[in-house]
Amino acid sequence: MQKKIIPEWISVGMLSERTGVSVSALHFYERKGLIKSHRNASNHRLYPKHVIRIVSLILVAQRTGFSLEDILSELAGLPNRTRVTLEDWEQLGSRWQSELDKKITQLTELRDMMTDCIGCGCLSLERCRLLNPYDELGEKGAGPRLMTE
Amino acid sequence: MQKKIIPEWISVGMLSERTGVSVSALHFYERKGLIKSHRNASNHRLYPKHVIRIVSLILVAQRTGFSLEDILSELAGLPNRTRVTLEDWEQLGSRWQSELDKKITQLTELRDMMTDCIGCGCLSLERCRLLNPYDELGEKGAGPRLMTE
DNA sequence: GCTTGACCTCAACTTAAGTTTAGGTAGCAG
DNA sequence: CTGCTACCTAAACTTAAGTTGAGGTCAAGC
Repeated sequence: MQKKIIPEWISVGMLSERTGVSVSALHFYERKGLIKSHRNASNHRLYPKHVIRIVSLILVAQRTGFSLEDILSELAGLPNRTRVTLEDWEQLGSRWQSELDKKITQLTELRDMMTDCIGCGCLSLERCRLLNPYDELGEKGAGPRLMTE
Repeated sequence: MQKKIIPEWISVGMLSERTGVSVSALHFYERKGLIKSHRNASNHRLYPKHVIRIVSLILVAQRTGFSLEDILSELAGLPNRTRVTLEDWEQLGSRWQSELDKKITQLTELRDMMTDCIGCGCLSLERCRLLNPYDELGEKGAGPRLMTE
């Protein structure tokens, strides 16, 4: 296989092709401040090639469940917004990992509750952890309330 | 503790109180066809008390990641929309469980990839499973493309 | 010299799951 | 009778993450 050499500056079309993100979405990210470009003489966007990396990070972060706003503040917290270093990546990665861990834990709990509940038929709402997930008897808050049927 | 007796028919306010779902959301669910009510002489909604159970199911399904549209078709598939039986619940529950399983698996994979990637510093995009999650070299589809930097 | 393709901007549209607002009714308490 | 509370409807608004469309520029190829 031949090596493709990426030029230092790439067009929005190329960025789109390389990241799988549509041009309109890239424009959108730019409006949101997630990525930045220069312009050439014809007012076309030119991105430094390492923006590919930033867009990739955005995709991963989205897959782990972060909103673009979250991602923007993560990126804003980086020492150098345009060059993402290995240390940056380690930091972000471990923050995202623990986010994923949290989510996995929650979903697992929900699934286990469901296992219990399906077995016990507690759909009756009477002592059901699943249908009364958030409250102790009589406690205030969101979620279904205990009620004698 | 004294037993609260639920009347056969309950108002929207009571349904809201018992399920933790706002009145406006209950109206909305009704417009969507997820729940149904009768009206009294003053045109107020009256729900048969087991609608509490339906709303509870909706909440659980939402927590497992289903959209209201999905939920509507799940409910539509039940033999009797207003009385949810134990068998119904077992069916729904196991479908929802496998949905949760899928999600848990995906998130776990993502987290593990992240572990690998953080260790190897492959942020370079060259052989990174995380940043190139969807494609083999040269394959078409969504997601970042391999590119020699 | 005309067309084509890639790019530009701005504004309006989309979907989901509701919330908010405005204006109106019905029944009970004092 | 007045006020309060719970309820009613319809329509507009909200947020996120974009997409779509209209109208315009610019450089290259034939």
